[in-house]
Amino acid sequence: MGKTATDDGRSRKVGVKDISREAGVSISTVSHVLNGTASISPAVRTRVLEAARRLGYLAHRQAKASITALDTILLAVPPDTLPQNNLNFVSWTVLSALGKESERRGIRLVPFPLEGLANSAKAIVEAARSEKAGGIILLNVDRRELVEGIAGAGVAAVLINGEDSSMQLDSVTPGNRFGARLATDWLIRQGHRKILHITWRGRATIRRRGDGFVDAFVDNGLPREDAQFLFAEGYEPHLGEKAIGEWLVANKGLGEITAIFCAADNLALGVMRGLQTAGYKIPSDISVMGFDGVAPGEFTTPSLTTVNVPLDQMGPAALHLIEQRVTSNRLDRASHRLELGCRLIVRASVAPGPAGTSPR
Amino acid sequence: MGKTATDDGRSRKVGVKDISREAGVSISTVSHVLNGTASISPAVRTRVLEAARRLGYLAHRQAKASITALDTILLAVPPDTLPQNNLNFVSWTVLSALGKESERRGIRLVPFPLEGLANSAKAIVEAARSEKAGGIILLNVDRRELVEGIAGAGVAAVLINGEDSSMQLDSVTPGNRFGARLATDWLIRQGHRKILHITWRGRATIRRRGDGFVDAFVDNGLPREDAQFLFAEGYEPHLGEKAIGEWLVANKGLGEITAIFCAADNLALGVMRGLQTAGYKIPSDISVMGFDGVAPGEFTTPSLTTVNVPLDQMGPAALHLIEQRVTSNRLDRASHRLELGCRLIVRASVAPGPAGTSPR
DNA sequence: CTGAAAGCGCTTACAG
DNA sequence: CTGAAAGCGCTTACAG
Repeated sequence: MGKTATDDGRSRKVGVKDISREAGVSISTVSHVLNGTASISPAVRTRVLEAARRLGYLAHRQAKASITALDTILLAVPPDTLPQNNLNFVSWTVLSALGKESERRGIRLVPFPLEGLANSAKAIVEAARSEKAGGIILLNVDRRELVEGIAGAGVAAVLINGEDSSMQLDSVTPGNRFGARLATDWLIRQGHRKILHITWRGRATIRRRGDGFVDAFVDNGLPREDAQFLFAEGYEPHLGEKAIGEWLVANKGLGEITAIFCAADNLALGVMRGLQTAGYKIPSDISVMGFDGVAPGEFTTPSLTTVNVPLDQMGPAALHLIEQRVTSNRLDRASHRLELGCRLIVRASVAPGPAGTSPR
Repeated sequence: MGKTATDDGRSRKVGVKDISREAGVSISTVSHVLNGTASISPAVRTRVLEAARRLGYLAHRQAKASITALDTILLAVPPDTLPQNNLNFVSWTVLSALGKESERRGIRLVPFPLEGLANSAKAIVEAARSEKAGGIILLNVDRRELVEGIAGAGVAAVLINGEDSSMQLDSVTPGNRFGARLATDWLIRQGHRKILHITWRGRATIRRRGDGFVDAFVDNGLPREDAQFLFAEGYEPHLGEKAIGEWLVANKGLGEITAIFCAADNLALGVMRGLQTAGYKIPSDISVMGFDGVAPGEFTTPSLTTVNVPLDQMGPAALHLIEQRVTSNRLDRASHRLELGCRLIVRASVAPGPAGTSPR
């Protein structure tokens, strides 16, 4: 973006000259269009803007304007989020996209591993100062003392995958509630009426998925009791496998349940294995829906129908929020809580349910 | 911002030259700091960035980078939102700040009044095209057909004060749920245990305030039944007055309620009048809390304790989202649902309740 | 790590 | 409404 690859593999900056060539007008016309300094015919205007966008000039200009003030960002991550823990595909995807974008923009990312509950806000703020970081990104943590401490220090900070109910810090999360509703709504439209939601006792961001699960039942006028919950001990695959295994025993089979909505793909991976081990066929005996849209779900048998979270956009969005805050000269800038939209990915693990038609 | 007032009242652009003077360094050093093209001593770096921010150079640069592509925006508003309807202080505040910011940036805002349910998405998109608008802002509307229709047309559009559960359009809302929780939590901390939430059957954004009201009870370990709801017929002051009047009659007085949390300041205005007409003293007999932080609440007797929504930042945030979308050359850019943080404004309408201490 | 000076890119009167 | 040309602001080798 903002650069154009040349034959020799190197890239050079895109400028008004390139746009003028591409759009077939003079460079002054390009400038006029970009700045609104003269009235330009709509046709020309459109052509110029199209060219500018296509060549990445607009995005480049935008990025360049913001990053000037930012050269280092402290990245606070809980220990179980680090890359060596290869079970956590979600964090891995988020981190790798964040790293790539930072590199592209020449921002130095300094990782700061959080060790359990020991690290105080003070330690994080201290680290940011000593690294001369202009901002802090916190991944997968939103403990209240931490958030309050950091907010009190007045550094620009953003939570990724966390929320600050005191509305002091900026945050980026998936659209958890709407996403879960989307998934559940789709199961309902496929004819499922009794659905089990397998989740775990995680942070508020995960509870939002449960809220959305219930929302879909309510919005479709279905009885709330048919939206059942099962809590696994965590989100790792083996815990999902364990949870469904125990549930099948306690319940003497699937009962009336015809679909399972897992609060994370990771969990779904284990749940599918558990179901298959117990002799159930997916999706003919039971449908399974995931949440996250992480790579492995594509390669299971059957492949996992899920809600895709734009994980690769979360880091860049967080960078943008920090930039905005650092650049702004408003002291009263309200905190920004950003939810990124999710999309349903229909693959093979969901089949039509017993109720043929949509209840709507 | 981005300009500096001179003695004769005019303003001129702020440039690196001004920053270099302000920071006491050469212009090339300023450039190096802004672009990270040389390693600069932390002291100098900080001084330069401080000066750049103070003079508004950073904000200016940022704004300038984005607006180039945008010269006209269509503003779709329901008829009851228009300025002549002076009861709707919230919309008035949002619109006036949006107008001011658009003017400052040289963006032409074309109002498009929605007439009841008659206007289709097609009509709006059509109007945007004929006005050559680069984006659409929809205020206080989020009907599904409208949202889907506009999303389908592929124009950049943002909802202000609305949500798109299908996660296709961008939106800006107050942090309704967290804000209501903040308000209720504060009432609880003041010693109130039985609280009445007066609201109306509005859109989802308003229901979120009810959610937050309940959240506060749950988080504080208080019985859910003590979080009572009363629905007025709308948000106008006289409907609040009517609702509380009827409730007092039906209930033969206040009963155990010691505080009332109104889902809007506008409603609170009428509720206060109703309570006072019925002979109750605020806050000694009953505490009243509002939501919105709109001007009139400051001038009531007693003045209204409320949750301040950054109404003046909603329009600018919406513009920013449109710019981002127009500028971006990603086709798969996820929808952005943005919630702006709110702050509690403690004034005179809330007194300590019967339970002295905080339950936590 | 900082600055004087050359140079490049974008903007801006101005002509048509 | 568009473009050729002058000019301004910012960047960038380079010296110390």
